[in-house]
Amino acid sequence: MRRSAAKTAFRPTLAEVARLAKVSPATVSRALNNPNIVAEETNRRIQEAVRQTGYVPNLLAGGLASSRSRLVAIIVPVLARSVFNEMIEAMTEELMAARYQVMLSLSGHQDEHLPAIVDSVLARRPEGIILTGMVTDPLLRERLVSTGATIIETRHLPGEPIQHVIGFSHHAVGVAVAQAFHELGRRMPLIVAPDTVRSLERQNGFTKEMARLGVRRVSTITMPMPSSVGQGRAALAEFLDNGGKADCVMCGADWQAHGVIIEAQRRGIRIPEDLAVFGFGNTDFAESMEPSLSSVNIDGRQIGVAAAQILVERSPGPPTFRDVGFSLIRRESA
Amino acid sequence: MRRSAAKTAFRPTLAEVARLAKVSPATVSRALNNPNIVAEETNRRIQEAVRQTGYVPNLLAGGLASSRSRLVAIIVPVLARSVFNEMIEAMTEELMAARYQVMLSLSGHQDEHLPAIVDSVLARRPEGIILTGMVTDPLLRERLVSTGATIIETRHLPGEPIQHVIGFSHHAVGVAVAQAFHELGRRMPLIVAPDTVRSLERQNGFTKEMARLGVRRVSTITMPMPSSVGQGRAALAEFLDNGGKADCVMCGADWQAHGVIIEAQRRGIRIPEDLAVFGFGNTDFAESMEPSLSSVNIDGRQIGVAAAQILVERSPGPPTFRDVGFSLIRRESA
DNA sequence: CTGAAAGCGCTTACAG
DNA sequence: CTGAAAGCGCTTACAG
Repeated sequence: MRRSAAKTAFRPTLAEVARLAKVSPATVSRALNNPNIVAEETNRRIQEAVRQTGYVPNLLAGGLASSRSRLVAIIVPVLARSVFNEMIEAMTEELMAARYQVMLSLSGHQDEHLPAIVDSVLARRPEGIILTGMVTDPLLRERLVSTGATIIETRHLPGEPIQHVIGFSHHAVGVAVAQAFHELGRRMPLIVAPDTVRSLERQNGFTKEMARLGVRRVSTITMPMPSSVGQGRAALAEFLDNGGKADCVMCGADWQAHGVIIEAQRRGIRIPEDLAVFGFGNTDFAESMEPSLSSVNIDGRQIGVAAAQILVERSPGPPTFRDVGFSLIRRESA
Repeated sequence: MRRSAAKTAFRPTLAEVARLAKVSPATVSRALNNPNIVAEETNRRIQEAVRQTGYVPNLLAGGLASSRSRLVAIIVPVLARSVFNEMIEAMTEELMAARYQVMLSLSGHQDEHLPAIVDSVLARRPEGIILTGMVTDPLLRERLVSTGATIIETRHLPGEPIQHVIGFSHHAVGVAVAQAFHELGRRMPLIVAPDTVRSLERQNGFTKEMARLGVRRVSTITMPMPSSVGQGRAALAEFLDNGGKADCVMCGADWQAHGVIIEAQRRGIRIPEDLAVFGFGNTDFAESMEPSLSSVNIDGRQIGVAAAQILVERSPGPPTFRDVGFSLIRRESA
């Protein structure tokens, strides 16, 4: 029993639309969700009633009744300088077209909000959950799978997938960059990178490949998230001021690479003659810099679109495990 | 009547928690939402039952029953290179602490998805809607207010607010930058800016103030959204190649300013001696550039926190209209 | 401090 | 193609 507390705003319900259109609520529901099973003339009357009342369906009620929330959650660490934006925007467009809504949740630079985020996300009963980080806590993993939501891990290739995967190998990225530097004749490599799991995978790939090619010594400067231009400058400055020597540097992000180049230029170090530089992410400014920045490109749109497809099609069968790869974009800096 | 279609995932309900804890569903609801009105020992039993079952409340049902969705929608054009990220992150943190969830919606570079977005947002019955763009269509405005949700327009000072406003005057920004250039003795101003309503307000302020100071001629290069480094380069190149002359340039975004500086440097134009440059947004790379970039700083965190407060407090009374101002950050470029 | 019961606004299996 | 009715999983006014 409830009292209709001072109704601030009049919100027409489906029942009122039905009354106006002189049909049952059930028929209005059908007309809205599946118009082709409703008679032409009935559809018309209902459309008119919707227009007149300004009716907006209540998806809290709809989702509860149908067990279809039409909601997809995307969990990313942060927005600023995020490498995920392209994927998010592509996925959002695809899902909007299929009448889904995406709910973006921020888990924090170190995923520090993840447990709280997962609970608040699950409370909305999303049909899909897109993960951009690694979920290692077994309790959280279990909570996620028990949901019944479609889980998609993106932008890496986990050893033990939760369910679907659309990503690429960070290890392979490191290998490819090492090879590129080696072909340029570089033998004194430096790594400037954040202390994230994925960056470490790239570093491992890089270091192992360098070793295989006969270069046993790799210098590394690790920086805390978030990566920034200033951080790249600081990293190179610290390295050089301590007597470090390098003829090539793999950065964990284009931002850092940008900073490395600025700092090098200030010191009269020529790019790429004295120092070859590779970024990561192929951020839009990479091609506009002077010198332009070589970087690793990930097709975020492709990942976003593929993820959306999995969600919309809801096809049964075994989970997807898809490596979308990456490409080295060679420009002036390496 | 419904058949429980092949239940893929077991989702415990509040009723099952109640059974386990040997209390009524009503009491579980109270323990979860308002624990201090429930007996200590009862709370304990319920907590234990929640733990055992892995219960996660269904906010679709909760929101429907209580007419409190605990949802706040933020509508932004796009994510990439967005000047809103700081505000979004601050607001998200504040709202999370108050048990709200934010749902981020993308309206597109030209707000082209806005009508569709508004409907899908309203369907979730958010308690608040944060607008970052202008809503001029009277029908959309009406739809928004009729909702009963708290509406907050941010980052500008509209002449006819929908409801609450937390922003600053773009016109005043233009005036301030004009004054800064004028004090530096610059008399041949150039504007490189996107074709957005807000950028136009800054341009108007700039142009009027310049005229007041005796400088009647202002060159303008207008670029389509989104702003980028490459765009800034292209704009300056086009201007100079067509014989344009300028000794200072106000840019619509730090990205563009960055590009302007790169292009100028490539042509041997000294910054700031030959060309003073002002950006907008005080993006994090501004201080790390060489030369460092002067820019206009907006305190996004402050806007985000203030908006969250309005939503959480839900205090009645007249709507807020708050000018948070801005500040010119003077660095090497101007 | 707690319970029984009505109701939130939809959807859908069933029966025509 | 359409309607009557049950049910989705909660909350809350009412009554103790």
